[in-house]
Amino acid sequence: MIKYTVVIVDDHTLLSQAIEGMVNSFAKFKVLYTCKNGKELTEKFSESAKFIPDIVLMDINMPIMNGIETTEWIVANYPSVDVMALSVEDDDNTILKMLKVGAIGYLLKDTEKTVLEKALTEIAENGFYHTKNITNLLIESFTGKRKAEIAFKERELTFLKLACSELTYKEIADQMCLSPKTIDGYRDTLFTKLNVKNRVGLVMYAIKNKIYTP
Amino acid sequence: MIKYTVVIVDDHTLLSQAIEGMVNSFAKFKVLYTCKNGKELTEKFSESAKFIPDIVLMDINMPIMNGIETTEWIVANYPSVDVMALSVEDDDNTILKMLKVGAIGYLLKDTEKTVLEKALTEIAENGFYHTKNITNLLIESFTGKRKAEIAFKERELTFLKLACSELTYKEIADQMCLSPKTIDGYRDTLFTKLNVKNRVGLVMYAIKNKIYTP
DNA sequence: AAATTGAACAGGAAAAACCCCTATTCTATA
DNA sequence: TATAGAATAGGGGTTTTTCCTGTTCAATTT
Repeated sequence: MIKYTVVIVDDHTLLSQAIEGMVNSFAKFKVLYTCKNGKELTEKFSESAKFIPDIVLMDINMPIMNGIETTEWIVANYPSVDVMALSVEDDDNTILKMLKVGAIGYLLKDTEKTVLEKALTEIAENGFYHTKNITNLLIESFTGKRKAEIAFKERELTFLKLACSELTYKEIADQMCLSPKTIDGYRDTLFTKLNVKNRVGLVMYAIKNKIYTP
Repeated sequence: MIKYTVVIVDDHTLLSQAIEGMVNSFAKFKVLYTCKNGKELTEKFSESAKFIPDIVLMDINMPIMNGIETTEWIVANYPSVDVMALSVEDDDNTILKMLKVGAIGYLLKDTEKTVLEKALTEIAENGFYHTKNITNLLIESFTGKRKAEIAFKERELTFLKLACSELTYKEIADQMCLSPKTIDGYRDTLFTKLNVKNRVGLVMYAIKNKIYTP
């Protein structure tokens, strides 16, 4: 029996090894190798064709090269490889981002072993898998019920990160080499865009959306 | 050969099942059952003596009854059971708190399968296990290099949580039925106590120390 | 009983944050 | 070429925050 090959990318060694054991216990699948981050994976892929698997199980929050970047790279360079995101806990926007860059499925932390097997099987045989949660997210996204993803400009993002520090706006202006009045502007547009009332609102948005990590 | 029995408490089903498989693959250990939170565990323990394991592998952040409460309960009622914290990512204070309430060891996310086996073996045979990181933490804690844990009054804590919202201090005063000037006082003492300069500092402190969860 | 402590409250003033509106420049695009 | 948009910044205002100093009252200590 030919087994589908799987590569696991995750910086949590324990989880990664545990999942490896799990996948290897499935009749139709076997783990080729595991990586601690996206960079390791790109190196493996580039090294030899025998390191290209059928499916990649990808964590999102990793140091060095995260899940989103890595997925983009795989989709661009090895379109035949299916990427399934496998995340411990992430917010809706991150999930959408993963799907947008080409992840073929998304598995949440609270899935059962049997669900993982089912998901892998569906991906291998039908080419897709989504949990119900994700399907709902997508539907909301397409029907526009879900608020459109907010686009940030580079400067706005820099400002937002600095707003999470104890600097005053004047000090932030200095850091960014801009007039305090420009900072005023960034702040005000962000207030409207993010629908918050004050700086605490900005900070909370930044944290919830992983723009700033405390 | 008599195997040591292990119970896993974790709300992440996948991780929990994966670790179960891993532990079962160790010659000296076998998993009795798994729980999704502390409450489930207390129920099992109380149901029958055959559900009391040698070792509990305990996650910390769980809904309903978290790792700290649960560990306290186990230590108080079943002192012969060794609790090892097994956390994906937590801050230093949480780790110390777990050890303080009686966890016998602490395993971090980036451990290897072999390390888990070594840790379980040491706990079963010697009664303790700590990773080097934790040892350092403890040393710092005892030598007082680490800043003493800050004590909060109930009102201060309520204020701190409200300060993480978009309310103005006047609105917070209303909520707490206090004069705005009293709130001024809480804020100022917290500024000194926590060594922060402004409200963003308060928010960050509250988040880092899990007083407020975004 | 007198002294001390600390929580609640408060006035005043300066600094920072917040709000709205306008204007210039540059670039992309219809 | 006209227009639209971003990025930048100024003017001038109100509100909130921050910082300092004090008072009162009740509980605790000595």
